[in-house]
Amino acid sequence: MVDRLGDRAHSRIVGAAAEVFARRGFEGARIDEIAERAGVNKAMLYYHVGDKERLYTAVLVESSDRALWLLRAATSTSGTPGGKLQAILDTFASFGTTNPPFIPIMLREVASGGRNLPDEMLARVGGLLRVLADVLAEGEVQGAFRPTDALLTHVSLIGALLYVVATHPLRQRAALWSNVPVPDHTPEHLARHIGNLFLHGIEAAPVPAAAPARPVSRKRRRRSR
Amino acid sequence: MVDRLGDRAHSRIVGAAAEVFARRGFEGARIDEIAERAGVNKAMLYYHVGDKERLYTAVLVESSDRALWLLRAATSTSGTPGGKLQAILDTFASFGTTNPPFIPIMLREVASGGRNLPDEMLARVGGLLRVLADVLAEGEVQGAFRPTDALLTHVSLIGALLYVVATHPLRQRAALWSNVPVPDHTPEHLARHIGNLFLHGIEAAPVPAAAPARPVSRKRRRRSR
DNA sequence: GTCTATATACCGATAGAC
DNA sequence: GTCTATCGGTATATAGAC
Repeated sequence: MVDRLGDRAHSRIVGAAAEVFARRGFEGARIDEIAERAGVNKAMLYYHVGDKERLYTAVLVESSDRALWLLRAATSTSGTPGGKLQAILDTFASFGTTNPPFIPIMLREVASGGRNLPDEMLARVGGLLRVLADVLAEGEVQGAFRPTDALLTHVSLIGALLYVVATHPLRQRAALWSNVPVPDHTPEHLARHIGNLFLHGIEAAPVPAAAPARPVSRKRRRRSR
Repeated sequence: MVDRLGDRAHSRIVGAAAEVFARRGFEGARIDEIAERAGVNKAMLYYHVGDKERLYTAVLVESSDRALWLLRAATSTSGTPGGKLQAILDTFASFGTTNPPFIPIMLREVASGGRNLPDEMLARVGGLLRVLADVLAEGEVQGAFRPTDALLTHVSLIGALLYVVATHPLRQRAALWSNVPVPDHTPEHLARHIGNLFLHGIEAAPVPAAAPARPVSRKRRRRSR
């Protein structure tokens, strides 16, 4: 009972900390605000978790562990490489939307170059890298994917996804200044757009059989790389 | 002479501020550190630029104006839509590498949902959006690109690029924990990887003429959108 | 385990002499 | 335009009673 209450307080504190760290960043986050949101006294926060740095580490570890668990579950099922890749994107987009603090915290961490990333997190980052890297490697071996630099492709995918999900609020404000229409997409929609983009690219596909829709002299350029 | 000295001080202050804001974020940045890096007294910093918020706005405006100018120059040349798209990526990657503060600041801004984005910046964000949106639209009209949600494609591209460039230092640390080799890529290489990815996708191209390498029943799934 | 009160330090901003 | 000295506010962290 005592332990359970303590654990509950611990989770509430870490959860509240995630929200505040996400919105204000490490330096901008205020211990008082975190304590208030967690419904505990500031002294109790220090008693249960520790100082600001330990609190932040707890947030990072808790989030990445849950994300890693979900991603592994999403790719452990048998399926085509393309299906697994889409499953990763779906999982990531859904997780990022269901847990709003996750993506802002990751973006800030990347922005700082991961300079303050605790050693505790390095293995987890490596684990996240591996999940997608394995799918890409599997796809290459099976001939479903063409060979690419797996690390760069991985980072491009995740970057696109994080950015698309994170900029959802910003798009609405910014779109008012350009003449682009303002859509309101679900996480699944965003993940599918990116999956489609990365699987097939945006270049118009060569016309399948007959009946070309328009008489364009389709020039095939060779791409370096 | 006096004005020129004043302007030089102004530029030095804004430049120093960009570095510090990029590394520490708005809340983490210390006025004393900015002043010291700029080689001016703290009181002079306030005299020349203003308080922390004005200083931050000056950094945002200066960076985005330069980036916008370069991007417009890169796409104003006649060329294929694919070439223009690659030019945008090259320009962005090169600018982000040559001006290290730019990308971290953008990522932090996105992480905060652009909540504190001054009105002065909204038009510029819209301008940045337009540059790529126009290229995508042009490509669609010409039949070089298949139709996609231009806004989502734009954000995916920029997100991938920012992320790939920004994670360069982090990749080196994290790769030690996974078994992925640690590469050292130039900005042009990164931009080309992403351009290649977005134009063609990673799915293995259907074998051009005859001699199918394997008897795969290639199922064409319809994508929603 | 819980809470109040407070120590301690730091930071943004400015007053005011030159 | 330039600089020193300092104010006022605020944040992290803890001491100590219960």
